[in-house]
Amino acid sequence: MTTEPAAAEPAAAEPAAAEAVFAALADPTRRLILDRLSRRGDASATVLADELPVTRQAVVKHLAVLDQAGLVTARRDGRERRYRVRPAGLEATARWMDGIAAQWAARLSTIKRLAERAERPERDPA
Amino acid sequence: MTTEPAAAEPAAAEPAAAEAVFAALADPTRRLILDRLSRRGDASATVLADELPVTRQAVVKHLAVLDQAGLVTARRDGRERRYRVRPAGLEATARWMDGIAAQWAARLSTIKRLAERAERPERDPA
DNA sequence: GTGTCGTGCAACCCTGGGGTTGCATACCGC
DNA sequence: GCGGTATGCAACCCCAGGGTTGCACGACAC
Repeated sequence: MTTEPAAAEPAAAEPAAAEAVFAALADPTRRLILDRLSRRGDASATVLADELPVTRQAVVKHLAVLDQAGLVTARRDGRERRYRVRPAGLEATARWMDGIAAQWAARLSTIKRLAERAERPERDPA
Repeated sequence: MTTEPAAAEPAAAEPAAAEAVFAALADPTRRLILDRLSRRGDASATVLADELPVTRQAVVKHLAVLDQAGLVTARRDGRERRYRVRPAGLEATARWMDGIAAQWAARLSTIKRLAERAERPERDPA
């Protein structure tokens, strides 16, 4: 999932962020973590691990991924490290997706129109 | 990625669709395919494979995933099978993401408010 | 100071899925 | 009918990453 092949000219201007967000959100455990985090507002890896079916270490790894994706932030508090959700990352990606969707739709309708036009043989009733 | 743990009560009403869409979009090759597809409007696995750095078989598998996620549709045409993008799936997920983001933001601000209030010591006005 | 609790490595296991090759089958043009 | 081409299916390889255990270190309470 880290081996972007060929990299194709970014016609759709795919922001690196979106990539990370998708990868992050693709994992069910990570979505669980986000859910827990958002309803607590604030939590350490240890606390989260308590109420999740995985080890603290696993949670830590997931939090790292989420952090990379800009979906959470961490801050030290004494000997604890507390994480919280950062909705901005999600919003940005959602908007990007909407944009892409629109773009696709537009392209498709153009192509469809062209296809329809081309379909009528030259001898069609104007 | 197929082992949804514990399944947690769907407080955020996570639609099965979103799950699939994230998983689909998380793969770079799949995003490439979508891009190619959308600018052609229409293509068979064989054609796509020609202009991508992978085998036809690989492309086929990816198309299957995209189909599952509702991001493309296929239709037979003679001995060919032509795929095309379905922007609706993306749009739906984008909207869902926006909703979730808003929800998170709301929760967070509530929590923050409560925290601030609680922070002032017991000598608060009854 | 000492025990406890939370964090931060690092090594390691194991499954899933992205990718491949090989072959059988179905359709088209001639 | 026959060759060429597109699809479909199945077996197989390989590695990224999700998960674990074990341990060392830092911070707090007493």
